[in-house]
Amino acid sequence: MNSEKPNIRLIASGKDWIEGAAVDQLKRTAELPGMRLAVGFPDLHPGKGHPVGAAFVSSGTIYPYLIGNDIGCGMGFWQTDLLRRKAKLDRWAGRLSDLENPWEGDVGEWLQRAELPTTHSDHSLGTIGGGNHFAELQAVEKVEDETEFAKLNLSKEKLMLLVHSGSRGLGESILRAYVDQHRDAGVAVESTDAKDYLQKHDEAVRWAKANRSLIAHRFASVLNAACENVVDGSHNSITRHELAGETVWLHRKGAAPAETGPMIIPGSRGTVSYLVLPTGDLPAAAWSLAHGAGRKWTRSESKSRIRDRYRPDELSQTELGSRVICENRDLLYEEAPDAYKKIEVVIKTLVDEGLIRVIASLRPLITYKTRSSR
DNA sequence: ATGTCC
Repeated sequence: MNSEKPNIRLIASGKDWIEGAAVDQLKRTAELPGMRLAVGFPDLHPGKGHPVGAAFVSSGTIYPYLIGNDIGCGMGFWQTDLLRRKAKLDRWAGRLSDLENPWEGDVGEWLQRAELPTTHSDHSLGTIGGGNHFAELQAVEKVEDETEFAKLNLSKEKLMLLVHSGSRGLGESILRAYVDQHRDAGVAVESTDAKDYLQKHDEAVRWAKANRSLIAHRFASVLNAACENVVDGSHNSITRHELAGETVWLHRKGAAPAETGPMIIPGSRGTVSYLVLPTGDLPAAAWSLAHGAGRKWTRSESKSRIRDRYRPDELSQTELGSRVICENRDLLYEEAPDAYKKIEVVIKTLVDEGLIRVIASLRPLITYKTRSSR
């Protein structure tokens, strides 16, 4: 197999705050058998054994545990037909609900349209989930590249919809079945277990995309709006690539795809997000980008630090004036903007490294997380 | 992250 030393690249500047523990995880993961390249992005932070905000390229072996349970998790971005000047934010915020609960429409038909089979997770299709997942109505804050903006048929007058969600219980069950057999170890790509995992993985990736699409549809229909998809990409997946004539396996753990055109890099819920155009040497950065601001504090740290600093009602209205619908108090603390690093710094590092050009920034108006208190 | 987990 591979006896060469793996390449490790940490894409960060002095202004990016990166924990030593995350860098240690990056290095240790890079030492796994068959690893060719490990890339850490400016949003790198510690995860469960392996870091988040990183991409790993292997040959001969795949490591499903690196991807985690939320296979296919990612960002979808839609343009609605709602006009910014006609926004009724208070009324809309009052009306939005239920996106964490099962959809009452025809899931079977929606699955069929995405050419997906029925599974035990049908009832979760179209639901946001917990943690850092959200659906957010946005306005265009600033267009930096008019040409690319126009190429995507985007209008500054229209409101946008950004959805962060994944494969819910489906990905979880796929990882669990793998881990029961192999724990955190990899498997040879030619093995039956690898083929079986990859087939289910690919389905979970498509399911997660259909999930984001249904969430956008549900959100828009509450506002009597239509929406059109602009961008969709997963930051948790394994994909096959060619590197110097060899087949390699790219593991993304919180790393956005760079090889499929424009991508969204979200901020935290109180900040702008960015629509960017990848411009770099793709293989050298493992065909990937940062996937967001990256956590600064763990969930439990955030809870204790932020609880003393803010009242819940101060967190449901952000510095940019946007509304955050999150009636679960713990989650509101865990996901407060202060718990995350500064997205501007992450974006600047990617720009300075020649990896992206900013097309536009997007201002949050209403962020929906959950109406339920637990 | 997860119809989570005591």
